[in-house]
Amino acid sequence: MQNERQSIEISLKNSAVFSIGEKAFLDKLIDQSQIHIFPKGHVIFTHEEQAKRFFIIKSGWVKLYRETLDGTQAIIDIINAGQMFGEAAMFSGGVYNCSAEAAEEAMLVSLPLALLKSEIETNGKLALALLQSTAQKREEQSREIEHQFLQNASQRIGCFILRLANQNKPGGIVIHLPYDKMLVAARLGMQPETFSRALAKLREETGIRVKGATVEMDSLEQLSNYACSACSSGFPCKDKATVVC
Amino acid sequence: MQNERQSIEISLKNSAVFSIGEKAFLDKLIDQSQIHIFPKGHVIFTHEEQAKRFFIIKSGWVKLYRETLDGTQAIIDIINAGQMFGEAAMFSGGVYNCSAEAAEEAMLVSLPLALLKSEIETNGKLALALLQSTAQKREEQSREIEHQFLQNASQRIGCFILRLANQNKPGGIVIHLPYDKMLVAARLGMQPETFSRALAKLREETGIRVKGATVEMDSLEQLSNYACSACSSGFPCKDKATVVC
DNA sequence: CGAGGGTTTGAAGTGCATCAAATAGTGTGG
DNA sequence: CCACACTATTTGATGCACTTCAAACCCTCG
Repeated sequence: MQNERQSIEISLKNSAVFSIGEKAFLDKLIDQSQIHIFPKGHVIFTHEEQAKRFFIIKSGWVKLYRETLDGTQAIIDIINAGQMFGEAAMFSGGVYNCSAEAAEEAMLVSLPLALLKSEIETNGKLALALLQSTAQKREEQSREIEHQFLQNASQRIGCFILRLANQNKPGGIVIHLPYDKMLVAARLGMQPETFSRALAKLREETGIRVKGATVEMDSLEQLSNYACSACSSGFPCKDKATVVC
Repeated sequence: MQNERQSIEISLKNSAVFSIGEKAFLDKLIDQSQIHIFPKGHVIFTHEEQAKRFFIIKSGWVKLYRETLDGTQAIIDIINAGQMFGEAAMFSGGVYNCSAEAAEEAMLVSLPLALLKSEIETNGKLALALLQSTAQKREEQSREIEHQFLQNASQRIGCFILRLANQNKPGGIVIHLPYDKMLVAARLGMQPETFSRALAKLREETGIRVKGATVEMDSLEQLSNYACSACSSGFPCKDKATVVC
């Protein structure tokens, strides 16, 4: 399957960690890779399950979460193309430390954890890339915490929409929410009811237009003025996120 | 100064990342190390400042924080002996990504960032140790977020005290808060007033005795029953924290 | 002793959660 | 193609935890 190999190679090149990989290394990865296609709702792995492989997303969205004692889900992250997950099992005794589920139909590439671990020890470039990507994830997580504290519900939604937007377009901007409003609400740490009300308030305050999963506005500025004023990193925080030292 | 070299070596061996280091490597580190003693309140470095060195704590407490636009501080972490900080500047364009201040008189060892970076590329063991330690920090951060959501103010204080306690002693237990109550409050994401009231409630509910910065109790159990019931990882969560995948 | 923080207590307000119910969408089988 | 079932979303009403503002108290250190 020459096509499949190429497609996997492209996926790896698109991911932060393997983009710097040399041809020989990538070939080795591809030999041991697998492609998976999961429908919406499919559970990819569960918390505490023995971990043999980690994943890179080709397309679609994946929800990372944990179940609390009373059965409710705590959303850890919702990630998409280019992102890697499950690799942290390497550092937690070989078991996954959260559950993963396809939030929308998802195409994934999986690789053996053992391969990654052995490569790190001998490949300094890879280790640095992995550290770099981990540092960045911590930046993002750190920003999330800050937002959780400093922004109210409406501002968090505004911030979320801003980060979905392609900042290059100057004129009217159209954004589609990538998944259920319920899931967005969970992602932002609020109840669906609060989300609904907060979105209505955001609409009033900033003049954005919401219809179903579609959000329209004339410029990002009206939104960033409202949402980013409470944030320590200013607009756009996507690029400026700070990390725990 | 043979004594000073030894003392630095001990500090490095006590830190998570360098504990596995070989003699030759440690010697190289020690040659380029410096010792600092900072009084309470001293600013060690500030956000966005050019970063040349990173630090390891020998003794005392260090507060990591960021300033928001309106001048209030967002506490990122408060760390003590054995912990490393400032090294993340390596991955954020060579500037520190938060400010650091001595929360109590602190003794620190500092090392050049460049040395760490160059070592990682050639020393696979070190890279793995660093990844491991980063993964663990993310675990802790992840737990903090969960606590923030699931526990109320009193439970968070209880959990904080539990983690200060040495679990080995069976009988009566005495704990000293390591720094200002105001700072503890900030650390736990609440106002000083809320902290005061929540601590009073905790006292009533669990029978712990608080006098100034001293906390006494007969057993940890009464506290863990109250504080850890809301937590997904049970007691003691210190060891069982889960990490973002 | 007295000034200045740290800490506690009181009173009122705010934002979000929760419970409840109505409404809008979406997909299914007849 | 429609009616039904089921879920997502919205809206209303109420409660609670924490915040905020204000003032008193208490340490401790010059």
